[in-house]
Amino acid sequence: MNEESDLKKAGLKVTLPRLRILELLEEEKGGHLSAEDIYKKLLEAKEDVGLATVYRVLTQFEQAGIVEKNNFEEGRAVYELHHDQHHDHMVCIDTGKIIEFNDEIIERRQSEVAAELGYEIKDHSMVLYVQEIKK
Amino acid sequence: MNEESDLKKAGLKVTLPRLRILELLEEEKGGHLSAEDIYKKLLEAKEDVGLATVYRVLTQFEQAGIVEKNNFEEGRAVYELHHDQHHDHMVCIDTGKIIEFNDEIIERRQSEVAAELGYEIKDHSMVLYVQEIKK
DNA sequence: AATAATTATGATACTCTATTACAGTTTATA
DNA sequence: TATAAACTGTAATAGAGTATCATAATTATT
Repeated sequence: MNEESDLKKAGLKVTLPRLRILELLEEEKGGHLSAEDIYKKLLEAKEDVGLATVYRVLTQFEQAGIVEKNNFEEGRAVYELHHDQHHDHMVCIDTGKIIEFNDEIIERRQSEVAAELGYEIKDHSMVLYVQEIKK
Repeated sequence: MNEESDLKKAGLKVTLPRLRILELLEEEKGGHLSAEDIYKKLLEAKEDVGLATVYRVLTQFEQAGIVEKNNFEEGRAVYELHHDQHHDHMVCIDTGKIIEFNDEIIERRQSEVAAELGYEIKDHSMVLYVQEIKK
């Protein structure tokens, strides 16, 4: 029932595809799934959805603040359930692992730098491509 | 002659398309051009190049460190001549203007954050989407 | 300077992600 | 339960970028 009210709050009709996609994102909490990933998982679960619907719903979810979209230059976007806390990402170039982090010093400094140049930040994207330190 | 030696140093044969693209990037210093932009400009200048060549050459230039590629989530990459100094970008969401900046505090802190988690940074991308402050 | 060997080129076809059009279906509201 | 509005799946389409291939240009070798 909770998912239903999330959808209604967002002004979206409660439909099967939307419920299934939302459920799936909740099961995969912490994961970063592409539209294609989600589509395949739904097909595996014998759900009859179209890929276009997956894209449409994800876009609507993003606009409603239900999910966050990220482009980790792999040529396709990945989606994760929205957290309350803002965070940025580190991507391990060896394993593909995605680590979320948040650093107050960086955040504050970003605003300061923008302000010094006469701008205010509306959004930002920061991705660190990293490698594990071996000892 | 200078462009020729740049190409040779990179292990690339000196060809007309490569020279023209390199010249164009130098003329547009500070600009951020997409492959399509470059292609159109070359056609306007009556140069007989193929779009595939533009893409190929830009990829080679990137690998050789001659240009830098950026994806400012507009769905297509833009290229600029490589600077000696590392920098990040601010994009004005109203005007599309791209401002380059570099901040030591942020850079240092990024490394620290990665190190705290057992990683070292190999690359990073940071784009601030900003709006001009009106007074 | 001529030729051979290598590499690059333009045109085209193709791949891949994502969006759009449209006719049929489902949901919300009375 | 009838109706308007919103939603859906299918398929066509768009746009960025890559692969293929026969031809052409560059560099190395004579």
